[in-house]
Amino acid sequence: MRDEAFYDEAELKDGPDGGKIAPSGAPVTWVEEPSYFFRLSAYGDALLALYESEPDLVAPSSRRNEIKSFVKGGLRDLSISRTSFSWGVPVPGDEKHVMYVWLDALVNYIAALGYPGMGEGSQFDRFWPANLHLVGKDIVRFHTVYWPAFLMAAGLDQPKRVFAHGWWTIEGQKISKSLGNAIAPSQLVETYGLDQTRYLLMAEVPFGNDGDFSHKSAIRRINADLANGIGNLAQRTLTLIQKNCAAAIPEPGAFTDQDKALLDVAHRLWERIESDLRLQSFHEVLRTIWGVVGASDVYIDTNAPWALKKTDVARMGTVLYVLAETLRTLAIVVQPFMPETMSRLLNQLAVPEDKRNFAFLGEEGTLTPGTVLPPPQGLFPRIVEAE
RNA sequence: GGCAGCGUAGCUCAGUGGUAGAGCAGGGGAAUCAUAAUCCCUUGGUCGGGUGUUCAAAUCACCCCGCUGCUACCA
Repeated sequence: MRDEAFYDEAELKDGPDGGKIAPSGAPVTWVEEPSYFFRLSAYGDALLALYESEPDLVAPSSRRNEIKSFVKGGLRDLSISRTSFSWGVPVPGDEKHVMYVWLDALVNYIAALGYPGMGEGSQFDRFWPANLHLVGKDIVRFHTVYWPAFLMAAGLDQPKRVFAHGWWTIEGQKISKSLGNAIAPSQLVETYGLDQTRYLLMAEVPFGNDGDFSHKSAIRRINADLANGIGNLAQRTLTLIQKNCAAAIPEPGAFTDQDKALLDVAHRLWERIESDLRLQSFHEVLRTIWGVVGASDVYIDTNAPWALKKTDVARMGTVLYVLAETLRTLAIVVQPFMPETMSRLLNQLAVPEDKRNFAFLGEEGTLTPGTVLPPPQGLFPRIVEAE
């Protein structure tokens, strides 16, 4: 029993010695045992109706299509208990059986919350239904067919959303034992840094698709987006403040239209990323945020505060204030993606710990002129490789 | 085999009827506050191939080529 799996007779092929061979190539054994079944076959129509009424339940939509066609093809009842081993949760009233395969596993989502002993104010009350099950694409069926059917049978609410993420390839190749090309996450963290790795995984691919991780594109993104992008923007802004504003947030004068335009985009970032965030379109969220980084670079260049320090110190202060305030919103909004580095950036902007959540993204959390800032420190080192 | 989807600039992709787009890479210029980072301009595509519908197609229909996913009891 090499595979520890059930195979349908139709899947089997004839082996050389007259026996049967599983798709994996392993010889199979015929095992017979009594088992309780879940009447999955009775839930096909109800499931299809659920997918219709909750179009966002199964995501990405390519997975929803697959699941729908799977269900349309007809469902078979599901064996949910075993008698051939004893580890596991005994079936109430028939202790020879233990619950096995997916029923026991999926029920953990609610058993962990105290189900069925839930009452007023219980964990179950508080956390179920789940807002999101984030699962690998290989087990999406169990979470979008079996699990909803189980919940229907128990008369419980459905989760709000089940999102199936994809796989990574490395340098264009599948990750496999035989190729020996697996990379431990800790190795990536060591090579690129923790937040850099987080960013790469979120930005490199439309979330839900498979993605390819390559050293070349990792360096390209880290240098272009992080070191040259938000890192450099922060460094040049904070250094200018440090040297020319007595290391304190400058007092802004009247805002020009250009000032207002940038501040407005920054203060309203939330509106523009909220729906993508809720749909797990993380790469889109980052793209939108990085649009503001780009706009800030254009702003600092056209206003050239380094030139203003000789001609109009007050105006220089306003420009640097606008930039610092934009950086503040960028840091807050990027926190979920790169918490450690953004925390450092917020420290450098002297933003109080209790004013770093999304509620302070808008004008409510605006920087206070006169606040003294610590000396700036680089956020993302540029990666330079020897040829 | 069946069902679904994809194939657009060197690379990654956006664009679903109305004169081909973004980021990165490449080329030229500007600036010099900043991690030699930044800004501006720019080269580059018969939108997989073919036929058709339409005043008009990357965008719709059909065919072909190539690629991918799903096709049940492994958490």
